[in-house]
Amino acid sequence: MPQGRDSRTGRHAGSAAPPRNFALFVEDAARRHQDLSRRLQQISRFVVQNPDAVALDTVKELADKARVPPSSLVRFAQVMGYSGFSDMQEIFKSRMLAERPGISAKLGVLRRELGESGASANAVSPIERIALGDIAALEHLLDGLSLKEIARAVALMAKARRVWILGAARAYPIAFFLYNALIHLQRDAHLLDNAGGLAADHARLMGRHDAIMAVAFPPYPEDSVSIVRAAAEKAVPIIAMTDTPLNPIARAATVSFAVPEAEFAYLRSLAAPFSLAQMLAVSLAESLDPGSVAHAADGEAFGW
Amino acid sequence: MPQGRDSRTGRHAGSAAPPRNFALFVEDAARRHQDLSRRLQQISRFVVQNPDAVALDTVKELADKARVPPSSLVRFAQVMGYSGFSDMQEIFKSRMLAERPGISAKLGVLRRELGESGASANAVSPIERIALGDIAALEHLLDGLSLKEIARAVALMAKARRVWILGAARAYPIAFFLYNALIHLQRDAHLLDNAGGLAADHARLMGRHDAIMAVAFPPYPEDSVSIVRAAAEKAVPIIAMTDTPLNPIARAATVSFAVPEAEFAYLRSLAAPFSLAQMLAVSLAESLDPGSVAHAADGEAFGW
DNA sequence: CGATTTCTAGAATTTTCAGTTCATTTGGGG
DNA sequence: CCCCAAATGAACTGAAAATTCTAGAAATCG
Repeated sequence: MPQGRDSRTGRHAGSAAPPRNFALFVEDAARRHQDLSRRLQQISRFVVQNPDAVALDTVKELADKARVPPSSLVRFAQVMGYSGFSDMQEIFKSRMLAERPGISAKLGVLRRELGESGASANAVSPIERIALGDIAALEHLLDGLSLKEIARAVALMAKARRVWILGAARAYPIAFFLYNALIHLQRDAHLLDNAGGLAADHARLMGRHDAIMAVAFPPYPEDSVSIVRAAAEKAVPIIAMTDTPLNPIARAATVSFAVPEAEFAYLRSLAAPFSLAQMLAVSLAESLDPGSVAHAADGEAFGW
Repeated sequence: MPQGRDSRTGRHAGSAAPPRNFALFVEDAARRHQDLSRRLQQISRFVVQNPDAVALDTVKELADKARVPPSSLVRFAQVMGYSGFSDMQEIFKSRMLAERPGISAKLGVLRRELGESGASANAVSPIERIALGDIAALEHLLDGLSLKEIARAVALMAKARRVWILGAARAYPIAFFLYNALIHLQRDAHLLDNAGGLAADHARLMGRHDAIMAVAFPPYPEDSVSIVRAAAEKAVPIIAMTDTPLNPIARAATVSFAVPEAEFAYLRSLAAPFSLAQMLAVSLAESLDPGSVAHAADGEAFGW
């Protein structure tokens, strides 16, 4: 039945009956993704990731959001086997009606249960509780956020000749992320990852025109603490990201961020620290090259 | 303009600013219900009771459902103070995106406002938007979460003789985190970090009694893709964590997770992927040693 | 019960939109 | 490096939608 790219029609389209519900659509899109042209792949991704917008917007509005010409959206729908955009849009509308009670119900329930006590705990799996805890942590982060502190940290990093990044164990993923971001921003960044056991030696190169970004969570690794101490003695500006303002690293810092932990997690989560790291990276990008952030609209800001 | 028939009539025509969100609309409609004509009361009731339909349908479709002529719907919108049906429809569209509990509501509204005019942009800083985006992504993750998929992934990792972890560039922090977690759980884990350019060589050691956990985000690194392909050929079970189900890695996987991106972030965030990684780690811990998670109450579950 | 006002439905008009066309660009193969 | 085929997006077109207009129906009041 799938006469594929067949012959007489000249159409390479999805000939057979197009998917009639969202789940099937995604499946179909996945299956055919690599056969699509560059542009159509971009559209495919956008459409799968923004189903709500597809349901509600007109072709033109959607095209603007996706940064593609309207005609390409129509072409995409046709290639997927629909008679046109409106035809495809139907399944997105159905989805909105059908899949709606999702988030609200679940989240509401979770919130209430956690607010009360562990009594009804079995209604919520430990797994779901992780996401919930992370959400709480992020809301907390948002609450206590000081744009001024971020601006100070960014200024230090922008001004510094070199930026050293320190973060071991649990903090290492954050450190690596920041390092990566700085490198993409063409900053002279150095990751003190202790490869070959040389972190302390490398750290000796720090000077007062540099800056060091220190990320640490309990138990604060001894190495990290001593490197921060050394930096303090040399008057190197220190930006700290830790869990509380009370630890040796935060107290030595020029600017310090205390990232709230996920309150109900029995296991500390890195989601909130990551969000903060992201903020620093974006702010720095904007500071170094105003407008760059606003223009990099489709997630490829740093090319990764 | 002909504002109604006359100012002195004391007519109610909606002249003043019409309600700009659904709750206010309902309030306004209730307050003025008695003053409306028979037909308009009918429409008012219908509209309040079928807000989803109002958001998605055209005037004509809606008119058919409500058993009224299209022009009456337009008249209703105008009497309520809107410039026309489309204008009124806007608040119903916003509602579909916004009227959900939690912070994502804020984001939904925000998104629409920004889509219309860049004017109100200064209300929320780009920085705060990152946190909001991450929260939305986590809610989305929670919503689409399949405990069954997680269980399958965990089973594969628990059963595997060795677990290989693959993740480059943007995905590296996640890979490292998982590696760290597995090591702490005493699993025989190997991080394919391409140190010394040996990842591909190391990957040759994979066998069908192992499992590979592949993390990748666009642009999917060529190395990662080819290692996953190799794994697929050798029938090594593959667990994939990517952004959509549309990429080569997800398609080759035995179990695949699509982590929603922060929808309108101009820079993709790792908060949600991290949360998922955390879930996998915790589930695996629980699976290997039932009870361990529940007891490790204060965040030191893995001693880090 | 007739005169006057208000409301309604559908026809007429204007506006917006989806879909098509075609000149131009892009990228791949020789 | 050039050429050709495929893909793309700007401009266009026809269609459908939204809105306005108007004749007449219904309600209201003297």
